[in-house]
Amino acid sequence: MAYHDLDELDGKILKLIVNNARIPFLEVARECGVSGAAIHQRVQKLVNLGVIKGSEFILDAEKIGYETCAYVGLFLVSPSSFDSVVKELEKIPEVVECYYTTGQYDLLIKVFAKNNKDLLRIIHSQLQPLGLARTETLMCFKDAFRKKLPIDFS
Amino acid sequence: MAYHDLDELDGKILKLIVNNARIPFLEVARECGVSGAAIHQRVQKLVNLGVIKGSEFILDAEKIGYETCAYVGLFLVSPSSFDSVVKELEKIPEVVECYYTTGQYDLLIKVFAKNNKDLLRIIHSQLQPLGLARTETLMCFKDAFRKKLPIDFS
DNA sequence: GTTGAAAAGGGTCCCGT
DNA sequence: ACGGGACCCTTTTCAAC
Repeated sequence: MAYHDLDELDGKILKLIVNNARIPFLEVARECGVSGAAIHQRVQKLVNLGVIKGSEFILDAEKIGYETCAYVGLFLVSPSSFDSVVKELEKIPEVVECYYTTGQYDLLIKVFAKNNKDLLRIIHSQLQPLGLARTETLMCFKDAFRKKLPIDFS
Repeated sequence: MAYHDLDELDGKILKLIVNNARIPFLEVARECGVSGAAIHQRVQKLVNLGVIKGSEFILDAEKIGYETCAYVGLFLVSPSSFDSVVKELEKIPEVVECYYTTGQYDLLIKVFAKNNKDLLRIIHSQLQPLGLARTETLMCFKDAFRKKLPIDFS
């Protein structure tokens, strides 16, 4: 169930497919020196184990109309409201990630907005009413980089 | 070049493929009531426009050996060192995201580590030597949710 | 756990509209 | 920009090792 059960072939496959979800498995097979059926089964196994949680296309947020991105640290009024706040946050389309964190904030969320004014609207009209004592906004004005974790089961 | 050039069919296609990069385009075609060739051309157009930046498989970080996740806010000693620090950060395998932010931190990074001890090692041995005045660690002890931005060009 | 082969289906390209 | 069709490659399954 854990990564201890994964061998080098699994690692090689994951490395080849993780940044290109539409790579033909036969191409992976050729790279790995095994049959296409083997890759098919291995990938199926990785899905069944939950190692592979799914696949997605990566879209450019700006090009679909979201020019502003921010992390917002949330301070809850009452700690007992954690779960209900999270539930409400999940309903807000612009809130794309949410973490329970240690440190100064109770929750940390990632928010996209059409522009700065739209972000302000989201914070004031959507977030504040959920029962927050305070919020702290970290605007991301540049995505310096983004990459994948290393994969190595050797 | 922007989302203003995208129509409802583009939106429908993106909605169908964004959470499943391996969906057959012919299935998308049937859902949209157009030919496979049309989907093929549209997707190609979206890639050329940069709306689609790529595709990926989503892996479970825990299941490939990374049990700890944290955001770390960085305070630089000197503002002039931004770019060189970012360059060095990018070389650290465990640092998967990096943002220039407004607010209290100069930079905000997302870090995965094998465990808490490993995270401490990364912060002390890898991050601190880069010329940081201070760091502030927000451990993520639960990933409450993670979803996609809404797509709507109607 | 892996293989090769067969059947079914999808991806890609070209031409016509 | 889209549709139809042809061709080739890929996916998926299964018996056999």
